[in-house]
Amino acid sequence: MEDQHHPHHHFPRRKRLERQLDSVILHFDCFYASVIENETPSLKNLPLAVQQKQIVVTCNYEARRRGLYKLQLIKDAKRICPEVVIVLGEDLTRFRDASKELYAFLKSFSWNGKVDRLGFDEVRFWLVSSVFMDISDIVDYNFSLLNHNDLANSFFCLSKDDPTLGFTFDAALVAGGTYPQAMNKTGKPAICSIRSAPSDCNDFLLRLHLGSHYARHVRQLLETQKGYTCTVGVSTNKLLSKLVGNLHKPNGQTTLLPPYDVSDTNTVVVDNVTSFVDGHEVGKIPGIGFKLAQKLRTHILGRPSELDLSAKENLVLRDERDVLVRDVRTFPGMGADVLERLLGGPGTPHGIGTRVWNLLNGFDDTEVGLAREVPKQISIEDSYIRLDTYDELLKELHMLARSLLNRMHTDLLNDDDDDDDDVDETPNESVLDAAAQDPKSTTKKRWMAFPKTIRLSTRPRPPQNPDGSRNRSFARISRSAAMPNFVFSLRDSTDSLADRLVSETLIPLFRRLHPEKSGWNLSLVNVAATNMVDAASDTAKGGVGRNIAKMFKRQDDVLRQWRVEEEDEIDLGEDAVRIEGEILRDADRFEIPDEVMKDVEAKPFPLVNTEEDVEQGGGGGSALWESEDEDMPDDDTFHCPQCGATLPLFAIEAHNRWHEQH
DNA sequence: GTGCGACAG
DNA sequence: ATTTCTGTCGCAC
Repeated sequence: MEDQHHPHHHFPRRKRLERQLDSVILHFDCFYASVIENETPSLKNLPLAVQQKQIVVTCNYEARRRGLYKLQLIKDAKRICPEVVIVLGEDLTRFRDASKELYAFLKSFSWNGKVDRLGFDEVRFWLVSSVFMDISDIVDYNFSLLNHNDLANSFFCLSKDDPTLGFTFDAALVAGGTYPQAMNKTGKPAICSIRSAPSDCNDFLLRLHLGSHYARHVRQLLETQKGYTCTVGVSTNKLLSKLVGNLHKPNGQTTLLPPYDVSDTNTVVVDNVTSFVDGHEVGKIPGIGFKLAQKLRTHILGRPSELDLSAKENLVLRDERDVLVRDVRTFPGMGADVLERLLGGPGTPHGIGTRVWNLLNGFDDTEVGLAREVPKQISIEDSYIRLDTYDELLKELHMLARSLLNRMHTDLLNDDDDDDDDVDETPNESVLDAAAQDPKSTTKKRWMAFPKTIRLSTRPRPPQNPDGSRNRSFARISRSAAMPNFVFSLRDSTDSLADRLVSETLIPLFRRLHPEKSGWNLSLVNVAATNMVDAASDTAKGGVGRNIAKMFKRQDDVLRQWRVEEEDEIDLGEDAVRIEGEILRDADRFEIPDEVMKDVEAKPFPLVNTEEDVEQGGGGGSALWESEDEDMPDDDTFHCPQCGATLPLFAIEAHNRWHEQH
């Protein structure tokens, strides 16, 4: 939620905090236990737990009813509920797919495109997808259509172009639940009537009503068309809509009712935003994580909270009362400055005091829809009880490399409809297996961004203590290198690319990380693609000129590297082969001078292995451990930002001409 | 640019 | 008695 920096930060200096009431924000929570239930409807009413490693990462409501919970050990879960259905959730691709589908679906209900997954990532806190939608424009438009004399017979218009598209509703009523909960005589939650609200809130309240009806409409379609149930919060900013949505779940929605501001009315001592946020434990506020909450609790209690001292069982927690937002907010002297001193410091983001103070007061000016289209980094990791043999390591690195490549494909490749371009394109030339995904369209995949760096991180198992007990350290160590260009190839199979990545890049990195040939024992391995560089953004139409400029700049860079290496006479032989390997693969696509083609050889596939390498221990056996240069020289090839092709330097001009002609 | 830690979910 | 898999940012060098 915090990760968006918006360029326009010219908020007029407000006298005091003043609520911004002109937006209507929806927050959708979709529970992925329902993804599995969708796939296998027979599971619907059974207790269902998703397992990762030794723990339950999430479970459905039936399982919760029987006492299962998140982060519970599988062993305990089975003891408490022997009939629980366990689903392996190590492979997140199904959930990512579902998340993407959900996101696309919700986006189709937005007019302004302000739809936002929490952060960039689709899957946030374990198999729950969280999406914000700013529907201020839709609400504004429909507000202007209201007949204030006959709210009960309103029509919600779903399209500015087609006034017949929409649904009828009662604008005097809110759809779904509310905070505070309205009660009728029977004691059951009742529908809140606008006529009972303070009159000066009417317009604002009406807009929230509109938002709630739109939310209900979208939820209904999501369920009937996609089969997902979700929970929705309706309010004026991300913080509030996310928090308030929690009040009716699963499969419900909640609207945070006015007054949002005490100045709205003289009859109310505290506004609903304040009373609502006040009741939350500090750590429950999105944006206040474990560490911040810990510092806040310590400050308020005057001692470390026992909640924070190693969660050492409920006995200790007996008398411990939660520290609520109210406790912090009303603490003597509390304010942004005090918080800045308390929470700030080396290594913490600037302005944290103000941000937290705002959150405590229900303010959140982060906007919806400014999420990046591509992540800054993609990483894959796995943890291990024990990973200390070279064999296993190779296997794991290969798995991680394959996953990383797959993620790069799903997250960094654009589907690009090329119906006006490439008229004489042969089907074969189309890259990747676009056909497998969408056989009908001539869809081409194109890289939206290129990670320039690859990083390998490990978490060595904490050193076995002399005194016998375990030491808790989760420190990671890492090394990085240039991302080899071949990973962007869209023709080679992921498996062979992964092989190459492991042997040519990851193993050398690992060697830098753990120079000892044995003796290491890892509890975690992570492979990351970082240092993301956007491909030219507007290649679709008329962006070619700019791209050519970029390409020449890049060509210059690469040529300079080349020259340096040439002068230094660094082991050119092998690289020359690699370059020619690329030439060979690209020769069928681009015109390449015959004199260059004539002495092309296939690149020998790098051999990776083996047990001997590790077990020979002493001075010398492993070829892998003996290579001279630490850094893998970058492939001296060029990848075209327009089509993703990898091609040799000298082919750039011809390639540009090719693009100009097509 | 590299490596690490803090932090959030 | 936990530690699961990401992603972002800022600091020191």
